[in-house]
Amino acid sequence: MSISIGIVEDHSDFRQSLVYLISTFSDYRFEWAFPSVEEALENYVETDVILLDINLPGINGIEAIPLFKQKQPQPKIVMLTIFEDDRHILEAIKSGADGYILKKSTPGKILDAIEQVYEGGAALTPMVAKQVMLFLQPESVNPGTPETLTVREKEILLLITQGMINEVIAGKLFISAQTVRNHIKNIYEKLQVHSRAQVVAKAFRERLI
Amino acid sequence: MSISIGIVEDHSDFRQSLVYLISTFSDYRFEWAFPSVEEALENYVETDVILLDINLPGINGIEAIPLFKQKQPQPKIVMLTIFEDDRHILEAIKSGADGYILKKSTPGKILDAIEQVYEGGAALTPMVAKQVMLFLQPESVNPGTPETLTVREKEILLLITQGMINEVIAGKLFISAQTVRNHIKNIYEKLQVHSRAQVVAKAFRERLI
DNA sequence: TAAAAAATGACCCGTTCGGGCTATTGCAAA
DNA sequence: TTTGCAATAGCCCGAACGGGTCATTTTTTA
Repeated sequence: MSISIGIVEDHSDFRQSLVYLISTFSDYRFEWAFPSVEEALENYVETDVILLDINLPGINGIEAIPLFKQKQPQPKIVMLTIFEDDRHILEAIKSGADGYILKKSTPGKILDAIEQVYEGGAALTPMVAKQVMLFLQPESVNPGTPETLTVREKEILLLITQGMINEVIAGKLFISAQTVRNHIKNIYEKLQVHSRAQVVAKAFRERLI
Repeated sequence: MSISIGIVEDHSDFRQSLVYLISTFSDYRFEWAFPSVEEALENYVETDVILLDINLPGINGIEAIPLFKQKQPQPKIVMLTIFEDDRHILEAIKSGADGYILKKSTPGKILDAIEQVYEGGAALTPMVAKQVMLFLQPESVNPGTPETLTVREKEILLLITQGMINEVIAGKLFISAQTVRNHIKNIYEKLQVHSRAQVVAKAFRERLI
């Protein structure tokens, strides 16, 4: 059983290349190709995979994702793009794209991507995958030594994770707000952070509290 | 210039296969291989890439990531695993892994992965990439949030728990810092808090993130 | 006992945040 | 079709925080 494919790509040269590429192998079946989303939706035939350019005149590729998805329950969508651009990646993924590959990819990579999304996986170029992963990572996956906090510092850390402001902490501990600030500065230095939000997150993640 | 490689893998057969695979090609340079994280850290030599099994006796692969990162500024780390398991993927990525591939991958795929992470990209198997992307897709960001945060609000909440200041969040999301502030105000109202520290603590405690 | 670490306190200055407003756009539900 | 929510963006103001520097006292440890 071959994988049926639809294409939306406004550059006719590249569109023709894709059609040629797909038609060459019996594993794939070329169904249709249009230069715009509008024409594709009008003359739509269901396919297993849609190759979708991002920069298109009229409706762009990202806006098109939900439109195709409502025509057909689960078409697999592979975005084609020239740039590995941060914003488009996230928008496309959030809109439900299954793949994101560069136009300059080798023919082999493009066919790999089609197969991967058809089998239920995702297809990302390594640099795109990196950016997606960076988005999931905390700001600094820090290679710093885990310094040991003093008793007083832990005490103050606990009160910070309870959402108290310095003056309240000072009141609880019968010390001045300035001293609380000094302890907090030391905590920041040891944990290599620069804000309360960061210190609270770190406290939870590393079970310091 | 060849890519130097270290390996932590407890199954000696697979470990030997990897060593053999790497030694075969002049593009790669085998440096060391150990059956446990402990031994690897003791006899550590800097390498460009570390192949790290997830299921290891003693310290496991995910716990090992920060340990290796503090030995050496930026080693590229590729996780090896038998299962494409949801929880481990996210843990590994959040800990700073650069790749996540299956042991049953072909030798060619494994070498590809090494090269991709060495060049600054990420290496994910299609199914793993899919799960990472599903995590980014709004529907699955948080199935059980008791408070009804909108998709955008959850997205911003996540970035706050990563310690980012408003301007950075704005940059990540391609909106103005003012809009970020507005969303945060709404989050505060819904969660009934009055500071970042409180919202981060609540997010962790109630597993909103 | 001398040195080091911890706890306490203060000042200045600039940045960031939080609360209170208003406003426009787009989409979806009623 | 109107109503309402979500997302976008701006303004003002004061509170809170973060960084830098300095100083004194107590406790711990070498």
